[in-house]
Amino acid sequence: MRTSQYLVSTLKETPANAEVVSHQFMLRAGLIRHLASGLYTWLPTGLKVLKKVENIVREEMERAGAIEVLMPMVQPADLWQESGRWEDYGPELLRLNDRHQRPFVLGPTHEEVITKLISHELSSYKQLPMNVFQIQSKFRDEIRPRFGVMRGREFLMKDAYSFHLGEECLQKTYQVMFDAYCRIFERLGLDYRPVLADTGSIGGDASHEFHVLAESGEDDIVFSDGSDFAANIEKAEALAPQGERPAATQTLEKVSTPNAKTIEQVAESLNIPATQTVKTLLVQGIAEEGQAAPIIALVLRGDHQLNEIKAEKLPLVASPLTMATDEQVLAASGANPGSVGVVGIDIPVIVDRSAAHLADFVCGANENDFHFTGVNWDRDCTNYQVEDIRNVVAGDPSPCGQGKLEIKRGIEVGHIFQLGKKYAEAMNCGVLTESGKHEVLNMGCYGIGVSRIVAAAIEQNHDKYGIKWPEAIAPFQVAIVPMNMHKSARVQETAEALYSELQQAGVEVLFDDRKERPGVMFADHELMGTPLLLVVGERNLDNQEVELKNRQTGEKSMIAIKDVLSLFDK
RNA sequence: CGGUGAUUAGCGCAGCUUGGUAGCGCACUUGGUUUGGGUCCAAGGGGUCGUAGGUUCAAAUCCUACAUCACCGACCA
Repeated sequence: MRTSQYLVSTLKETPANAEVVSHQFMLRAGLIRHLASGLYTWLPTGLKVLKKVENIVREEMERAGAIEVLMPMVQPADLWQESGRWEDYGPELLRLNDRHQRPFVLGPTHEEVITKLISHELSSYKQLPMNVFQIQSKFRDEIRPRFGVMRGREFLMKDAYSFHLGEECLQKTYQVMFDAYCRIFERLGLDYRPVLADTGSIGGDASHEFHVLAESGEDDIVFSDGSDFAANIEKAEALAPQGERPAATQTLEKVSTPNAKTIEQVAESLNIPATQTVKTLLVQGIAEEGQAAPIIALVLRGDHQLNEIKAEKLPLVASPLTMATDEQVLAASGANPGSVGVVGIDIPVIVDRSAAHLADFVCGANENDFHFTGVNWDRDCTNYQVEDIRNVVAGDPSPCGQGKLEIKRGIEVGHIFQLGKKYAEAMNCGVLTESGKHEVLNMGCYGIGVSRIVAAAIEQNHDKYGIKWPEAIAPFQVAIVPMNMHKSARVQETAEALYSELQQAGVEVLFDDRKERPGVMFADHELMGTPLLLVVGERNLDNQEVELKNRQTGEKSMIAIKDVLSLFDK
């Protein structure tokens, strides 16, 4: 490719509303352009990268025995009514009508379509197991698109679905997919971790996420330093503190705490650590038929954070988790938020394991501007239930029993689920077994965010000058950068000869034949992250050499022109 | 959806307080100059100042509404 016949589209300045480096460099290097919130055009260079990622994913899926299909992005609403997700999926599902006012959705995922398809196409156990995948645009009407293609509304995803008789078979394919995912992320050249995950709205039993480690990641990943345990913080169990709860030594005392609403303020005004306080969060419970939702108290140690996923799985607590309104707090406790506590409150109380292990602690007095000190469980609050409802923090013991936990940020680029029979049952998808009985199939589903990987790769591979692509996904393998070609026939001839030689050898080469100054060219290629630069200049031609620059390492070396091709021997 | 902020040329911004015929840098075009790390000089092209309404002799500037975009919180590949 010659730059003169190509769209380079680099930007000197960083667009104002790009926050993370990957978004900034994707705009500056001319990979994408913004169209509307969460919607991007892929420019030629960006598309090359996207296709490379896509192909690696495709190759490894096929190697793992999955077969490719392509399903429509627009799907009839009745499929979604059949699975129950027309109601469950919420406003992220973009719904639209056709000219006959028939309702459709823009597919955010394809469990319904594939399950319908398989229920028609498969009729015998002999055809199982089957694993099909597609690489296709998805649309999710995200509440808040951000970070460029990292969280776009329309994005490219690889989604695979496997079908099985029995759980054992599903688990086997699940493991095959797990291994295939590891190979994919290794081939992409990314620093990644598989972690235990919550199954979320897709539902099902077992689940792993694959995260690319990066500071800008939106997820907290916890690791044990004493084993290979790794989990999304949503899923990581916080163990109960060791040993017996200390005995009560203080008496219950009401103290005035004017203007102390937050845990920090309370701890400071009473001169105690936050670990000696508890906070009482009031949330909506599950409403009985025709009645208002009851209010539930969730109690955490002052320094801990509520884990909403854990909380909304409790049978008493409404899902999605909804905080009580200020009026409900006042009605249920007799105080405003900031002064609510566990002593004498007449609603169900659910206490985190760590909070339940405290003695002589501080909590709100259910009276504005007052707190209790010297509070003790069973003596001052008798009716409560203990659960794990907090986020783990760094230093907590690992739930695997070995080591302590540390926390890092990750970008979720893959997610695999064992779905079980949820969709197969709803869509009546089954086959005849060996004994001639109809049996509903077990399903697995396996996603990879193809476009998100492009952004994640940049988050992990860049410097202040631009992108440093891993070789496997670089838009070009090498760029030829001639120095003042228009002034030197020798430079021009050499560059042209190199270009056609590399092209004929099938090397992906970008020939910078623009009449630009050297600095402009260097800056552009560093921004675009081409792994290798061949600098053709008058000064080395007497020796029949060109300069070779490596973008990853920054190394420069001389190479004989006749040896250039051997760089690309596979 | 709640909170915050923004919207002036392709990009980055100034101008608004105190109303008076829209500016800077980069990019673009032309000519010259320079040439191994974003040269320099000159001349040019490009803007219904987000939209609609209002106040006023006069609105980018003041007022009202709406729209769009981004950031912080809940969703997910």
